[in-house]
Amino acid sequence: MVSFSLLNHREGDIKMNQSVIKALKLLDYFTEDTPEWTLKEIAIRAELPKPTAYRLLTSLEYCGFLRKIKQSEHDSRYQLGVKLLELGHRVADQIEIRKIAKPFMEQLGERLNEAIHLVTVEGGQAIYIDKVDSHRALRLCTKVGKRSPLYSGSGPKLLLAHLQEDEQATVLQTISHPFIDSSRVKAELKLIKEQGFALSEGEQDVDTTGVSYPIYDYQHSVVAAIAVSGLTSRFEGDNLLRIQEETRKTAQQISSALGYQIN
Amino acid sequence: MVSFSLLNHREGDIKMNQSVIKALKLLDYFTEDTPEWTLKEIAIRAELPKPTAYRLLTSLEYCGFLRKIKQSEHDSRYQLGVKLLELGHRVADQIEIRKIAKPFMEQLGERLNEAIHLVTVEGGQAIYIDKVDSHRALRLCTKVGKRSPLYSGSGPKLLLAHLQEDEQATVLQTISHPFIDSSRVKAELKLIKEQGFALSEGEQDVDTTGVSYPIYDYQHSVVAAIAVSGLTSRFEGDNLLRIQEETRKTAQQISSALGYQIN
DNA sequence: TGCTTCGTTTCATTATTTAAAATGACATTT
DNA sequence: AAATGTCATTTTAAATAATGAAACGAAGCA
Repeated sequence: MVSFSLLNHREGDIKMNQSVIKALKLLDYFTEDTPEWTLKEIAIRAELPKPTAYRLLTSLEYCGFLRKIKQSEHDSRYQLGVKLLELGHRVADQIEIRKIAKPFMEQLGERLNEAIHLVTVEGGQAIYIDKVDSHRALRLCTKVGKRSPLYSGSGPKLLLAHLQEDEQATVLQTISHPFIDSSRVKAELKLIKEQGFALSEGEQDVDTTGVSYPIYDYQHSVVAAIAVSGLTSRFEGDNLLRIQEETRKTAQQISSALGYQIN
Repeated sequence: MVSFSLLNHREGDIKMNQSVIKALKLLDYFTEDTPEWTLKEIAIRAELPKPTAYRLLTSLEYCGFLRKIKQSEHDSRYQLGVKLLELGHRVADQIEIRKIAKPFMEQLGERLNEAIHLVTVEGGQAIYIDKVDSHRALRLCTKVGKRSPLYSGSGPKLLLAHLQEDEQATVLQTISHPFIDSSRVKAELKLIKEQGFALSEGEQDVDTTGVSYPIYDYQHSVVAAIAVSGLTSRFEGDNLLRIQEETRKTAQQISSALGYQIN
């Protein structure tokens, strides 16, 4: 079992500040179902003495993490504050999917010993933004930064399948390749979305096969694809099933690291 | 009704937990320009002893508010953590007007191809609670969650103009800016109320102009402002008239969706 | 009026934070 | 190869700041 956010710290650790932890944990009580709490409710729920809870809540409010709605002298409610909007947005802007995905890609690369790629969309094209090479003698050495049309290769196709319909249509219109039938492409994209992964055989390179799974962000949008590729002969039978399962898990782990939550 | 409550707490207050405040303030150092900090940098910047900063950072990391990237034994960097994404999203979900306004904002954004913002009042300040970016190369990228004084920018000014008289007076008293003449501000606020919209040129950013219209709820209270902003050169002549007309309509649509009815 | 329920404050006690100094691991310089 | 410097981390006794039982005051209820 691979846990992808290994916590280094135990709660009782001396090297932490207990007050900070107590305060931050209070924020978790403010959920979609229970967005409002009174001092008394929080104190009971968190098993803290009322004055302690009071001071923690007041501190959180002072910093904008909570909002206090005082309706009368002895009826105050707390809600999450707008400071969290600001910070949440900052995180979203700062997330560099490459950095987050890299360790997981390396792990997957060691396990499968095949080339692992991270692919995104920009300007109607697929772009390989990172890779981990396999250690095999005969190996695929794709260049990071390579651009590719969205209809060719497992990663690009997967991304195309998850584009908004209008964007997808725009891309499909640009396919001028004589051998490609756009109605068949559409059918395949539909299948890719349904089965949750994309397969390509000999599309990017002769004799190589690729398998891709989607990476989701906290908004449940597909932001990238993780692709495993190598010699077609190594992508058959039980081996293929194993590659698929490992890749699916890795994509899931990276998604979680990006804040994706299944609810 | 636009809620209005001035902050009740001073920093030195006994009724707060200093450790919590110190920790939360550290998060503010992680901006777009400086998204990464080492322990040493944070300790210097926050003027805290290294071990103290260390424990605060470790506690924040333990709760997912920070992410530690340990590259080697003596090279660790901290970034904002995905927990903030989760909490930010929870706050966003709790602001109902966002959900209602979003589709209309997107529609307006497509029509005008300029940045659209949704602005409200809290704690005597304007807060940008949502945005739709334009697709132009040169575009305004304002941050959601940003606070701004109520006398600067079309959205804030419009909200200020529609505050209750006593609240408006309180805000105007806090204006200590040497170049701002409060009697002229009052005159402008009166005009804004009369003409039904607010204009700002170069107030939030040099070279940008903003146009704002009020959003009313079922009680006929102004609950938010919708603001369109972009390069001043694009806000002139017939173009400005078109922007005003489209924005006015959108504000009207959102108001209707909130239950506002003209009798 | 008396009783209860809140949020808030008080204050003596004590547990937790504090920060100087030391440590160990690595990198760079001599 | 030894010495120096730099960093994150751990240790320590000292000091401060958090603690929580109790009390307070304001509001609602009976």
